[in-house]
Amino acid sequence: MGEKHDLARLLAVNPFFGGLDGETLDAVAQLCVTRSLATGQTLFAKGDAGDALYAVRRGQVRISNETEDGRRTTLNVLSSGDVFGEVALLDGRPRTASATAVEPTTLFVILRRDLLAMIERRPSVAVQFIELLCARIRWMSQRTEEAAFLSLEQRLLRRLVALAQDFGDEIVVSQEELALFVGSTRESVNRQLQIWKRGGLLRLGRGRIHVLDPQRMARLASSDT
Amino acid sequence: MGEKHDLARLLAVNPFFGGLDGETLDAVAQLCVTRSLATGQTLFAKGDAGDALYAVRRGQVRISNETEDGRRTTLNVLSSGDVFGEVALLDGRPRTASATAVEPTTLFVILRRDLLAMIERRPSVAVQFIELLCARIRWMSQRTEEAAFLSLEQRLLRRLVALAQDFGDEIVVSQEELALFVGSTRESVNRQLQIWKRGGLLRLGRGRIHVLDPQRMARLASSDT
DNA sequence: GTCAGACTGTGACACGGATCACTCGAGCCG
DNA sequence: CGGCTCGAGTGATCCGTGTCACAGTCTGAC
Repeated sequence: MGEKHDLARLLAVNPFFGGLDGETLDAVAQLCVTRSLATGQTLFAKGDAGDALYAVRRGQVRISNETEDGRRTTLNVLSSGDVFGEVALLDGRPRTASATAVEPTTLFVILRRDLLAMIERRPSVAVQFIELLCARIRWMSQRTEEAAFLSLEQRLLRRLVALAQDFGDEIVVSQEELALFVGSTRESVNRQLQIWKRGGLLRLGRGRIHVLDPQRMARLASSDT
Repeated sequence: MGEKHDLARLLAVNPFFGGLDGETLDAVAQLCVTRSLATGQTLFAKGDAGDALYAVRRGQVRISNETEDGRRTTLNVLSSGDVFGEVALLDGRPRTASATAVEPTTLFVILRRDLLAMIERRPSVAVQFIELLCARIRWMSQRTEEAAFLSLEQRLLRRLVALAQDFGDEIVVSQEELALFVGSTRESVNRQLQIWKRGGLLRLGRGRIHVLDPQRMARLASSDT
C-alpha cells in the first residue's frame, strides 16, 4: 500500500509518466512489481526475449551493447526515475542491448501482457509511449552523429560535460568505463585526460575525475570542431 | 476519387499501414494529399519544423544528415511504399535529418494536426506508430553498432549486400554516393572496390557495380570480423 | 565533333588511434 | 604484514583512412 503510493509518486515526477492523469497513473502503478539486483547482476542480455518494461527506483543500471567478437560499448547509465526496455517490450522482438546493475538496484517492473492491454484501452498511455520512443530516436541519432563525425577528444569532452551535470564536478568513473562510453580504449582516454590535466581543466584520482573548470569545458565542447 | 482508391491500395500493401482495418485505412487515406518533387529538390532540411508525415508513392528520396561543418552522410534512400518523417511529426520538434528527391518523386503527405487527432481517436493507429518507431530504433541501433565497430571494408560489404537485394546484382550507384552511405570518402571506397574487383567478386562500371558472386559476398559480410 | 562536367583510378603523405608491453601505486584480503 | 589485483600512466609501433593532387574516361549538350 505504502509502496504503491510511493510508486505513483515516483511515476508522477518522471518525465515519462508525468503526462498521465492521476487515475491512469494509479492504473499503471497497479501493474508494477519490484525487483532487486545485486552489483554486477545482469537483468537481461542482448538477444533475450523482451517481456517487461523497467523503471529504476534506486541504484544504477548500465545499458551496453556487445558484438559477436566481444567488443562492448556502454550506451548509457540510468538512475532513479529512468525508464528502459520499452522497445523489445512494445514490438516483442529480442533485446538489442544488455542491462546490468552497477550498484545495488531496485527496479519497478511491468510485464508485457499487462501493459499492452492498457495501451489498447487508454490512448493517453499510447501517446506517452510514442513520445518516449521519439525521444529515444532523437537521442540515438545525436549519438550516432557524434560517433561518426567527432574526434575522440570531442566525444570525451561532451561525455564529461554530460556526466558532470549528473555527478557535480566529482565524477565517479574509471577511465576504462569512460573508454567504453565513448567507444575507445583506456589508453587513448588516459592520454587525452592527461592533456586536460596539464591544462588545469581537471584533476585525476583513482576511479574519479574532478572537473575544475566546468565552464571552460562546456565552452570547448560546444565551440570546437 | 480514383486517386483515393489508389492510395488506399498503396497503404494496404505497406507494412506500416497494412495492419489497419479497412475502415481506418480509408480514414487515413482521406487525410492524404499528394506532392511532387523534381530531382534534387529538398523536401525538408535538418532543423525545420516537422509538420507532416510522408509516404513515397513513386520515385526515391534520400534521407541525409549534415553537421554544422558541412560533413554529410546518407542515412537511407527510400522508395515506393516507405514512410518517413514520423519522428518530428509525432513530437513536434525539429527535423533531425534532411530529405531530398534523387529522382522525380511523388509523395503522399499527411499533416500533423490531422494525424494527431486520428491517433487520439483510434488506438490501432497509435499502436501502428509505436511499431514503426520501434522498427526505426532497431534499425538505427544496427547502424550505430556497425558504424562504431566495423571497418570500412565490412561496412561497405554489408551495404553492397543490402543494395544487391534491392537492385539485383546490377547496383546503380556512384562511388561517391556509396561513400556517403558508409560514412567514408570516394577514394577509400574506390580502393576497396578495386580489391574486390581483382578478387573477381565484382565488376565496375561508370555509376554501376556488378556483383558477380553474391553468395561469397554475403558470406564475407556475415562471417568476417 | 568537341567541350564541359561528372565519375573513376591511383599515388604520396599525414595523422589519429588502436595495440602491445610494461611500470607504478593504491587498496583489499587472507 | 605481504602479496595480489585493479586501475592509472606512458612509450613504441603499426595500420586504416582521410586528404591532396592529378590523370584518364565516359557522356550528354551544343
